[in-house]
Amino acid sequence: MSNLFVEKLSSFEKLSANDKRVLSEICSDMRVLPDHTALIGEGQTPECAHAVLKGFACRYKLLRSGRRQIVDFLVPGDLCDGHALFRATMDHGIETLSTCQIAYIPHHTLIKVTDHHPNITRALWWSSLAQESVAREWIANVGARPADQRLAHLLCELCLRLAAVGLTHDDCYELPITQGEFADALGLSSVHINRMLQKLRQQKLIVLVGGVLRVRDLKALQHYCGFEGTYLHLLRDRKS
Amino acid sequence: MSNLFVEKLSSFEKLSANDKRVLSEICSDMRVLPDHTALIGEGQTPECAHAVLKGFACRYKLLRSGRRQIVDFLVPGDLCDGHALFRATMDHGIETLSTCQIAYIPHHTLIKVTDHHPNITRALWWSSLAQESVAREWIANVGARPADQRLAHLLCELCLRLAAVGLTHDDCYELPITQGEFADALGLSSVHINRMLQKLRQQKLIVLVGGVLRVRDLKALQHYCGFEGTYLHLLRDRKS
DNA sequence: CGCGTGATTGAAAAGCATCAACCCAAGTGG
DNA sequence: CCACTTGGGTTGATGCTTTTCAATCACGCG
Repeated sequence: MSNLFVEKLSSFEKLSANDKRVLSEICSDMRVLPDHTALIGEGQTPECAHAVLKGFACRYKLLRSGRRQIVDFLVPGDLCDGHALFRATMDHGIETLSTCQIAYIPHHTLIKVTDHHPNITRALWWSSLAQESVAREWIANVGARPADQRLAHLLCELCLRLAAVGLTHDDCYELPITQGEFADALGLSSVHINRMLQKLRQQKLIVLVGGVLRVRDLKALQHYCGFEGTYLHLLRDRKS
Repeated sequence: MSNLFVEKLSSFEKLSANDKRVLSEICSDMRVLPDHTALIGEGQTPECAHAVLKGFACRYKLLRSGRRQIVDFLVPGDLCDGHALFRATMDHGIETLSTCQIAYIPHHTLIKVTDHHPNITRALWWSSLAQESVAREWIANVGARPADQRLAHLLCELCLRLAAVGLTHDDCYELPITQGEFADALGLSSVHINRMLQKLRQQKLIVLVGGVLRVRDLKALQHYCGFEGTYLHLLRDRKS
């Protein structure tokens, strides 16, 4: 039986039925973690890779000042650490934001699979390039957009990423993220996040109640912040 | 004859003499470009990959507001587009900052090499993971550090990256980057960059004249901004 | 009921941007 | 050889964006 991680990888690279079966099998060790649980700490060398199957998680860095910078949100289908293949030491931590279902993929299993399944290897590589691309867009978002557009841009990104794994309905999606966490992700204070959310509501762009976000007019929201989704590389946009 | 691109890759993965020879050969098409020349534009699908052998270049994104965000500096030894392997459309542009010597590596050559040389493939993948890691640190830098530390952090990063390819002497290095370009990289105005440079000079941390930066006390500069270089993944820090 | 966490609001302060000069050195053309 | 231009660096004054501090409110939960 397939899962969102497999589905997402196969959107990157055409995978055979066998490839998919192999991928599903390496996800057999699934665990449910409560919210705000550490998955991997900064400085560790993970023994296994982790894929998010349900729930939200985040990558973050702790600064000496005490500030925490969230550098990516992880949604169902995302692989937390392609690094695991190389056994690099983590330069950031990962923790759950909501209750999560996580697949634990042992390091040696991943090695074996990539040795024998070139398509899977390509898919993993491609997905890591997509993550790099997202990281670059975050630099631009945090570095160059005013607070209201910055927040809008993040909401657009999450909408498309969740839509890609079938977790939106009419531009509505569950968003188990506090204003403080948005603040940590966008380099703003939680107070300011609050005010910018109000602004977006006033402009009739979004509705956000009880952890559910409704984008009232996705095109308008995208235009509001100059969002262009190509950087997500969700479609197979390459030639040949 | 080897070049800085080959040297840098071989610091990621143990490469045989033959691997290195192959890599050198695919760099045979070298061109010298003047400063501020476009290498690849946003939206293009490059026919070949580019490696910087001499000089400085940058990745950048143009925003609708007219602002330009530089999302990475490229120094000798850096590969501009691992993406080329997958023929993804570029979501950012690349242009030279100073006069550069660039190796043009045709797409099909790269494919052929990675098909036959697993170590080179691993080195390329590793280098792309390192770039991802740098991008994440930039998010934290732009999102969470005050202007003076932000600038100091970038200067530390460049110092280590250049040292890794032998382009520093006693923490001195050539820095052909204008204050306006620093501003575009750090999400600040050029006026403010100017004042922060003065501040770092006053604190006796740096000397910057005529495009040459001298870090007077690297440890002190690193401590000033909370710099920790592990994210650069310049040493082979993985286990096994 | 009391407690804690997150959301909300207002007022004051800080950090940084913007605007507008001005300087300086290196071209460039007459 | 000089007048002119141009790009980058420098400086001061002003104002906006965002932060910080502080207080209050709403809610779920022991």
